[in-house]
Amino acid sequence: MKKAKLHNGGNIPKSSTGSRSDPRLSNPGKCVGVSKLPEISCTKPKIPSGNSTTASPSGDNFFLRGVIISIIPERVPKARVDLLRKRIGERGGGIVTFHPQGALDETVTHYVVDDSVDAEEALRVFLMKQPDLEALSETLSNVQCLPCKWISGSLMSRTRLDEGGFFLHRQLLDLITRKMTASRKLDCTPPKSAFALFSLAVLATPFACTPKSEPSSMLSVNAGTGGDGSGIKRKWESIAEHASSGYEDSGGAESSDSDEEDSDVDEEFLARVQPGHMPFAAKFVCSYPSSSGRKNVNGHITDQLEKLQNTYKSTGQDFRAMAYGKAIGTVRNAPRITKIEDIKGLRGIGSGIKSKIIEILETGACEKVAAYCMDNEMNKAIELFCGIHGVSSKTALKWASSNLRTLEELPEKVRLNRVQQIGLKHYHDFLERIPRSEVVEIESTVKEAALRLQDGLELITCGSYRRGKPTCGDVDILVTHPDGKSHRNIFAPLLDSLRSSGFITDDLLVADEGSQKKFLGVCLLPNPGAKHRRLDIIVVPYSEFGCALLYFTGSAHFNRSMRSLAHKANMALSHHSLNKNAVRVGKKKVSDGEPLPGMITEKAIFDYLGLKYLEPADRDH
DNA sequence: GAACAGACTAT
DNA sequence: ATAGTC
DNA sequence: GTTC
Ligand SMILES: O=c1ccn([C@H]2C[C@H](O)[C@@H](COP(=O)(O)OP(=O)(O)OP(=O)(O)O)O2)c(=O)[nH]1
Ligand SMILES: [Mg+2]
Repeated sequence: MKKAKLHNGGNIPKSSTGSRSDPRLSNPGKCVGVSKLPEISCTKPKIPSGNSTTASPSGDNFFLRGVIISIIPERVPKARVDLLRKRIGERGGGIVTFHPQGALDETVTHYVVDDSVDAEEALRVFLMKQPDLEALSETLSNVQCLPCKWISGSLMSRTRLDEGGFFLHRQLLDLITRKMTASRKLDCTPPKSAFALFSLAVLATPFACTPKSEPSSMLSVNAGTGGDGSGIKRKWESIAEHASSGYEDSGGAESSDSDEEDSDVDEEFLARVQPGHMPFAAKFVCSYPSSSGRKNVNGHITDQLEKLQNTYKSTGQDFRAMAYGKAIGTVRNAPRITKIEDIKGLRGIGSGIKSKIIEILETGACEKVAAYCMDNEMNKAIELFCGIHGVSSKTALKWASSNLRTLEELPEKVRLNRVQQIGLKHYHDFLERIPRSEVVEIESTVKEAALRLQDGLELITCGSYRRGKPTCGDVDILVTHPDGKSHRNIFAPLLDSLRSSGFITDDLLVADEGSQKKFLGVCLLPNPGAKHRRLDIIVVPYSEFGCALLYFTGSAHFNRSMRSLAHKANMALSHHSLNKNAVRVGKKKVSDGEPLPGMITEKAIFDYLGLKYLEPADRDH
């Protein structure tokens, strides 16, 4: 099942970690800073000449004369916004509050966004105000969209810095033209603005304020419906639902450099600290059984945090979403939180989430949730599209940004790849979870076909089924053979057999090569009213059985935790093997190390890592 | 400021 | 290289 | 967003 995919790319939140006690994101008032600087806050000097780069001579105390700035508050700490407002006013600039909903204010000459905001993210915000790409490009071509460091630098140097020295604006314009070109292809609408051609010509070189691969977002702000609704199970959801305490890093104990290249140091070390625990294992959730059964006494808090987590996930801010997942896990397992001191010492809760919890404690809700996770068209469309197998945050956002809103219009208006076509075809079936009894039927069907082909094959249904969940998102079947070789020639024949019986209806992915074979696809039981179900089959050599079983049983969060732990111990754990002496420089692997022999059971792997064995049901983190 | 799991396919 | 999935 |  898909669910919590984590594509690469780090989300770089940069600033914003401040101690802001939650910004009042949307102020109904038109002018910002009313309380502090009434005299300037509503000034709107006439626009000088759009985006001219006329820098005032230094020494001019009012070098921002004629400039009307709108600060997009998302991710800029409130304290910083307040300070900027004040300083801008002092230098003769005007300020207009940024309203997520209303139309773009025509008088604004400069939009300022947090330094960590990239072009894609900025576009998303502007699209909420002006959904029409062409109109937007028209408007934006007459203003500047700049990172925060432009205004801070200007204030610092008492000079209006040359806007041309910042790439964000050009990147934004370029992004818009690319999108217009793309949607024109779809609509067969002819190009319009000459500006589009121009900006193509000035494509900027990525730099400084350039996207870091994850467009972190700042969808907008708007008080109002704290929407959530949606009965559909989002794919990006539940990335770490049951985390016990965050699986991260070790505390003090750092081994790192020092040699110990020698083969046996590892074993000796482990043997010494054995039976049991690496000195740093304490901070990894894979050291503890998952909290099955215990009830969450902080539901009022985790509910709010989950909304933020889901929104971050759906907008591609995976690391931020993951951080929320860890925080949610610790809050869920903590005793009832009623006061600020109760938060102290909880792992995964830093200043940002702490302030939100405090707000929930005091007011019963969190403004950021209402503002950010709002139930608007855009968010609903993104959520809808993310429900398609083969579609995730990037694609969903792209489609929603080009004003697509329903499943029906997709086939005609965008180019769906093969997988997405299948995903769309079974959209509703795939959203349903599978009762265990039906998993058993599917398992039996596959098992019978397999055993007809080869005696002695072992089939184990893994995933959430093996962890004992009452319903499953899909069926994950591992196939191996204890003789170490009879697994080899059964993969394709097995699939052929299941296809010809009509059981397998679609292939999503067939991976033939490599020691492990993998099938991701769709099956259908020959029962009246049966639904199409996602079926994953892997065929593995017996030598990799332990690692493969461990992997395929999960949970995903548990796996990540255990792999982190292995990594910390200079090992590397994958679905193939547990390697020792794995060497990495940063996150780049220099040497895979050597696979450890004998890791043919899950127990052996737990042991080698110094972990207490956990039953599958206790790995449901 | 780097890391946050690790491996795989499709495009 | 990016997007998506397990 | 959090940790080291
Ligand atoms: O990002 C991932 C996703 C999955 N897995 C492993 C663990 C997981 O248990 C197994 C099967 O994946 P699936 O997506 O089916 O998860 P599940 O645990 O079976 O849950 P669901 O009930 O949604 O199928 O593959 C990972 O290691 N990383
Ligand atoms: Mg599954």
